[in-house]
Amino acid sequence: MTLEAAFFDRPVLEVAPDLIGCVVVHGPTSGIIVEVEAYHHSEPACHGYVGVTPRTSTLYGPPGVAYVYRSYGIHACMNAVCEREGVGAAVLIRALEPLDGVGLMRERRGAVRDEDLCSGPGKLTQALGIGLDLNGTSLLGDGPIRLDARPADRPAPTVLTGTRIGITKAAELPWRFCAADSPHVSRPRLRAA
DNA sequence: TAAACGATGCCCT
DNA sequence: GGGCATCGTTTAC
Repeated sequence: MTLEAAFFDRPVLEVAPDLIGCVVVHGPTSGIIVEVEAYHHSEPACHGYVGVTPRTSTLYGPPGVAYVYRSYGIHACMNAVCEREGVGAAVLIRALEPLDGVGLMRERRGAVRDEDLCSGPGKLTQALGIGLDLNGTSLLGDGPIRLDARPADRPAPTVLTGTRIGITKAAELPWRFCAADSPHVSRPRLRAA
């Protein structure tokens, strides 16, 4: 079942852990979310900290929309915009467990272990074919990318909490969430608390 | 117009 | 587990 706007129109720290176990679908490829990070305009690690700019306008738009930005000049990273329009909050999708279209993912990603097909924010956008052109598109079922609730046949994951990765500002905030015991999370593993 | 800076990934030890 | 390539966007003159 596709997630609705009301799911995203909540505090970003509630939405982020709830996204663990949900499914990202783009074309023939899809994956289970196993790692996310929350970002909010009130803290300096967030792109929206500087306010509304051409780059962050999507972040300040309505919830349930994809915020796709370029990272380190090369990679694309995908977020789901949260909270009320105008707030400036989003959840960064950091890692997936590949579900459908694994052959196509291998084709796009090259020769890597299957655990590494989507084990990072730049990797998963490459594997699913998500580019900057999808910035601002809806995630609610009426756009190219869809976010579905956890499949009924999958057990509810145990969610671990930790600090965000690759940032220098507000690095101490425990705003990273990942599925316990998943081999598909990005590099620095999270210990059980 | 120019310089600095990453919400990273890859290859090497 | 750690260091470095890489280049668009942002911010400062």
